Amino acid sequence: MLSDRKKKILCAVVDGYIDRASPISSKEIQEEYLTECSSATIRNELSALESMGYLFQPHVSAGRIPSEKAFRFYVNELAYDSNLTPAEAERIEKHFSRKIAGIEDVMTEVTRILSDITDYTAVVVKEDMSDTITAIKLLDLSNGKMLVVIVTDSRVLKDGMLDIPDDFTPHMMAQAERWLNKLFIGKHVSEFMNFNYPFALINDEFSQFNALFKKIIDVLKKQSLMNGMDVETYGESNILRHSEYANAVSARQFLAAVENKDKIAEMFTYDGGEEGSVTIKIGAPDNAPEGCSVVSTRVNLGENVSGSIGVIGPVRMNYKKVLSVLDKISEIIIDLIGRQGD
Amino acid sequence: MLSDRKKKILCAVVDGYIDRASPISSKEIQEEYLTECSSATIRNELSALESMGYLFQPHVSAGRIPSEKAFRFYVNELAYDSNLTPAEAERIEKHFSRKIAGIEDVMTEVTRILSDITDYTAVVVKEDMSDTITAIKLLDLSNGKMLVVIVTDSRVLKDGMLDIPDDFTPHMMAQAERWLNKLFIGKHVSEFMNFNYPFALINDEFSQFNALFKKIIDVLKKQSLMNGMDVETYGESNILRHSEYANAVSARQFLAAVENKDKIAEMFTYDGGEEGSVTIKIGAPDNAPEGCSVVSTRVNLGENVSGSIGVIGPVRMNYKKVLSVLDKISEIIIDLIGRQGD
DNA sequence: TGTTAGCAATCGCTTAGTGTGAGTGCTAAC
DNA sequence: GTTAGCACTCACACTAAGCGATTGCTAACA
Repeated sequence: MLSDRKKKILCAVVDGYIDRASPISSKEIQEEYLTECSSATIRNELSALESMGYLFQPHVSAGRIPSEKAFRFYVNELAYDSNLTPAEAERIEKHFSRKIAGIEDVMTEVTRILSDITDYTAVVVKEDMSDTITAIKLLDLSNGKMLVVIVTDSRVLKDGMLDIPDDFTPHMMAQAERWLNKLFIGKHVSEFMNFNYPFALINDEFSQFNALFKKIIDVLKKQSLMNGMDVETYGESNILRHSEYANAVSARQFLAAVENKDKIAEMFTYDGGEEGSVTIKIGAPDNAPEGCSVVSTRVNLGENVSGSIGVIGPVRMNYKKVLSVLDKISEIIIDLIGRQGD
Repeated sequence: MLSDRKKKILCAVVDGYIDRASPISSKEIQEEYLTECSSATIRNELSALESMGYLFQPHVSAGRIPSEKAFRFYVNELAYDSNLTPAEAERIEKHFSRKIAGIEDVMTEVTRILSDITDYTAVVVKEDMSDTITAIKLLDLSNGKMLVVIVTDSRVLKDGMLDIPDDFTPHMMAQAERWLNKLFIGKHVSEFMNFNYPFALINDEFSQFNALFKKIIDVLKKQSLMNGMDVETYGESNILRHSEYANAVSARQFLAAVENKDKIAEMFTYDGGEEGSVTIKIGAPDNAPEGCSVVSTRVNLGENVSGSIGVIGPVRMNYKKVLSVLDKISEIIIDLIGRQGD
């Protein structure tokens, strides 16, 4: 357990380092954070904190840089205290007052404002929790094609098209529809994936269009596959604003990693947190690029749709600001989603 | 008009500069491209080319760097001559032999292989040329909601959902559907945008559900709006591989520009070229980021769907390779689209 | 007239050397 | 436990020198 003074000094180092991106000296700490004791005292404390693994020196005549352990300590100590300027708060509000046209739009707008205000790369992940199938509709498009529509309790999945065989009557189509509904209503969309054509289930009357039935199942499978998580990112270029990633090699590493949406989804969703819970992962979490931190919060994006919003950036991230912005945006999203029900 | 030797020397400078990214000296040219005359002669020619605006020197004791004018000349002289290695050709073919699941998939796969093989940022733009409306369907989802489906001659537009008012009978819905079809069949999807509720058209019988009708039109408007151009990019991080953009400022400028999909679409589509035509724009075309070139070719992505595929990268781009890769990929796309009709 | 060898001149780049200043750790006194 | 004082370290900025690459020019030559 650290003494109060050690805590204070440690947080001062982290704060200063986040602010100035350069090693923090005993003198700086004394002048800005701890005028009541001398720099020599602080040097003693710094030395102790270094041997505890919280700090390190790039070279002997430099100040201290916080380790990842120090950052973890820092964010745990961080009392929540919004430090948004009124101008920033207003900018965020204004951004959302313009248009609210469905969840997709909200997602996009969140990434825009989040990355613009924080200067990090913003991420929004949308997850459909429990889409149970309410109905499957086959719709004759009267041009030789049929539309397969899956209706779920939360929304309609995208359509899929199929050619209708010539010898197919409306009556047969209605029967196919009944069969599909019998098989799948009440089940989760993911069950298409495990469905293995139990043709024994289908009575002889239908054997003639087994092939078509199989095609329909294929369409359904594809639909439910495409129905994975939705990931949107924005502000990738912001990484180059931060000195840690101002060189080509690490910037490329970062950008290439962020291009992989599956990885991003993994980084931003693993944590069984409930709505409003904030997760801070420091230092290459879940095979994220080297030296990265991820700050995310879970939000409710509508009935049965949950999501994560957050940023990914260097470990030397302005956590206070990011937390304040996320808090503000979450608040607005809750308001927007609530209002959408009207 | 340039003499043959001047042409040869100019192309040698451009070739060498593309290869080595450093100023090209008279000696290099003599040794690699023009052994039949002395470096002094080449120096005289270089001096002439410089005063003609094709070349410049970063400083007096350096070789020559081609200007954008030189690059334009170079690509015009470029005789098409595929210089793909067999290994590269095979890699491209293999990439597409795996899965072909619709145009979206093709688009994504094209960006992947194109950026991987060229080391530039790949772009695919899909444009729906003339989607005329074949039918509009209203589908009762039997949960108090209806699905509005627009069927066009090339495909089905995404669905839109609406609540059905309580006092709405199936009969009324069928009549609404008939009205919609009467109004819009044969027209282009964009016409929803200009449609201004000419309620005079609708006879008294329908006045009772004007509100719903208006809602449906709103859904249709939104659909056709969303039906703009589809832009996919990949390999943004590749820009950092090239020395021109290895510094944070210009890399960020580039990345921020590429994030703007509308701008990208503009860069890759303006040019009334027909299928197979290749466009090379050198040096910040259409407010692209400074010092950029865009190479694109138009492809047919199915009936009434055309598109552009290409790359965006530094002016010092390996045009020969890019052209070869684009040619190869176009060939494969033609094959894939053709086969899809089966 | 076009080509070429020779040569002085230019100038970026690398290397080495030097000085400065920031910051520490240690010691000894309080 | 705290602090002033001081020697020590070392990154960084600056300067100077030398090297090497490359050119333009001149004069000779085909």
